[in-house]
Parts: sequence; C-alpha cells; structure tokens
Amino acid sequence: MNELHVLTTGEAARYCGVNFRTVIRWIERGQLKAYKLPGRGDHRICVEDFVGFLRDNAMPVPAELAAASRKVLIMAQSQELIAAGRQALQQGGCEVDVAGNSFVAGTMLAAAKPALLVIDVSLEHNNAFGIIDHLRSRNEFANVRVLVVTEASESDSQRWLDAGADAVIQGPGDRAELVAKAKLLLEM
Amino acid sequence: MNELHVLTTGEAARYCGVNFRTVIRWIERGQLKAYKLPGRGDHRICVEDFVGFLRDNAMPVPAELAAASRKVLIMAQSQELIAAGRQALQQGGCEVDVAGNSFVAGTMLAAAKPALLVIDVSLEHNNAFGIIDHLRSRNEFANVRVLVVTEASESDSQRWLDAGADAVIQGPGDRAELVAKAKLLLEM
DNA sequence: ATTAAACCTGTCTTACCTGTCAACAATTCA
DNA sequence: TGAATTGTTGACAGGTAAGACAGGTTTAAT
Repeated sequence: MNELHVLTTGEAARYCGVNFRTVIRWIERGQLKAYKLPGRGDHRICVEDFVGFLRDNAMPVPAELAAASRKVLIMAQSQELIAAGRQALQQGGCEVDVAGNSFVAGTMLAAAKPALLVIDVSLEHNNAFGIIDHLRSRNEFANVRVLVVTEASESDSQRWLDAGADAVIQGPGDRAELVAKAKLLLEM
Repeated sequence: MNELHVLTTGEAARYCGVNFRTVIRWIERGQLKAYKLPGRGDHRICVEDFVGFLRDNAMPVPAELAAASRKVLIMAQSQELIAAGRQALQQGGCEVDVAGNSFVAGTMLAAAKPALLVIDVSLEHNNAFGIIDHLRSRNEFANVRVLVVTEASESDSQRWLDAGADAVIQGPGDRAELVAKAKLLLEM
C-alpha cells in the first residue's frame, strides 16, 4: 500500500502497537471511523480519521501520518505577513498555502483541508468575524484551528477568542511566537 | 485523470484505497458496472456507475466525483435576488445553495461542486472580478459555469463576458430570463 | 488489602478476499 | 520500427474477517 490515504486494519494496528483484531473491535464499537469493501467486508480507514482517533485518545501520532495534518493556510494580503509566515512556518516543518482573499481561502480550506488557518484580521474585522463564525458553525470545519493575527496596536485579544479563535498574536513581528503558537495548535 | 467521465481500473482503485486487481474482481463479480474496450479488453467505468457503487456500499465519495450537474450556487447578499433566484431555480428543477459572502461561496464551491455559480456583482465589482479570474485560472473549476447578475442599470455586459463569465443578466427582475439562462448553462 | 465481576485484548482456526509478481497485449510516441 | 506506458490475466502468497476461547487489566464491592 503506497497510497497513504487509507489504512487497512493491520496497518492501523501496527501503527499503534496492537493486534488487528483490536482495531476491528474499535471500529465495531464506533470509536474509529472506517468503511467496508464490498467483497468480504474488509475495513479501510481514512488517515484523517485515524489521526483524529489517535489525538482523541492521547495516543502518539506517527510522523508519517502527522504530515497530512501539518498543513497551514495563511489568509492575508500584507506581503510582510505572508513572507514572514510562509518562511517561518515552512522552516518549522509545516506545509504552507496562501490565500489572498476570502473566496480563495474558502476554496482552499474545503479542498486542501489544512489543520490550521492563520488569518490576518487587520483589514476587515467584520469579514473575519463572519469567517470564524462560519467555521465554528460547521461540523466539517470543527477541527480547523484558527490563529488570528491582529494589528500590533490592538489589545483586545479576548474578543477573537470569544468569537472562536484558538489563539491570537499581535502583528507579524514576532516570528518565533507565530511558529510557537502554530506548533502548539498543530500539536507538534 | 482530467476527463472525469470514465475511469480506468487503476483510477477507481486509487479512489477507494484498493489494488486495481480488486477492482477488476468487483467488475467480474458484477458488483461494479463497467464496459470493455475491444482491443485488450480494458475496463472503463462510468463515473456515474462508480459513484452509485460507492454509495451503495457506504464508501466515501471523492468530492471531485460528486459533481451534480443540476446544483446551483447563488452568491448574493440582496434578499430579493436570493429569494427570487432560489424559488425560480428550484421550480426549474435545480438544487440550490446560497452563500452570503465570498468565503462561504468558496467553501461551498469546493465542497459541493455546483455546476453553476450565480454571482451578484452589484456590490463589489473588484471582488467579483477576482473570483471569476480565480475560477478561470484553476483546472478544478474549469467546468463551473458563471452567471453574472449586474445592476439593472448597468449596460456593459461585455466586460463580464471578457472576464470569463458565461452569461450576464441585468438585475434580478426577470425570473424567466434567470431560469432560462441557468438551464441553458446547465444543458438542461 | 482482597476478592469478584466486567471488560478488553491477544491467540487460534477456517474461509476467502486481496496484494504481489511475472508475462504479455494494446496503445502512444518518437 | 522500437521503447515506454498502461492495463489485463493467471498463479500464488499473504492478509483480513468472524467466532470462540483464554489471559490480563480495570473497576467496584467486600
């Protein structure tokens, strides 16, 4: 199996050091999501679901599988933030996409399924509130972490946290802080 | 893998995380419908049949294949246009989604794969230009038809057609025209 | 602390589905 | 024409499901 999109029960079992019989039981109990093949009913587990299962149960996530969940989408117009964020996050081991406007951000969020959205709210506050609100109201985006980048001068981070953001940093200035918070949110 | 009308066994195999040999066996067993080419007997699977097969077996359907040819996405803020468009298009046999802003429109476009985007450009021209431009520059959106709804007073439809729109109507007033153009673009 | 119950996990077996490999055919391209 | 690519076919090895059973761990009660 070269394609890492799905796993068999045996592969999943090896990843977490248990017998494949146990993985089947997790699936039967509904703890781990999987689908069945028509033939004998073999199970296939989407990597995404498997990683979510591991996280939910505080189990270690294998590096090869974690790669898929290190995707970061930066939504910003400021070239400064884009350049700084892209470089810092890539050096930090993340896969980085950039969207210059909210439409493109929407398509990339739905298509590439990043684990973290870094959003520059310095331009359109209302727009950003709408976006976060939409993310938080949709199941399919429930797992997307949101890191808000505000104006350096602004002080009321709490507003954004209340709106549903997972973390807030002020201005793109401190790259170390950006990477640190991103890693924290990505559980790296 | 660009032409999405038919799949080879290998492509179908990759989509459901299985070996191509297994797909051939599903076909031989009659579980998956396919036809053979005269030469070597290559199998070709109609996307429609494949998606039906996936649904029948409770297997996940890839977003790229789920494209429904009668799905319409309306991007507008004017309640008048939304109400008129939704009602008219639904009566015309379309499945209608509505997005109130460009971010939501982006997520729905990537996730629900509508065949037609009705976009109200009366508010933000530049934004709409950017959206159409982005759609036209991306392969995955090449098949999305764009129907632009302009201010009733505006007369230069040509600008939008040049930008990549497939049709333009002026104002939400004429429901018959909206439905007619939508059906034309959907080849209904 | 000890005991018992409940539960989870690993092992074993049978059946058969699935992956791998090799050889070959059709198609494409230079 | 000949190489490269892609798909088929057949044989075989390997993997997985399902049920039953035994051992281990956790939980709760004594």
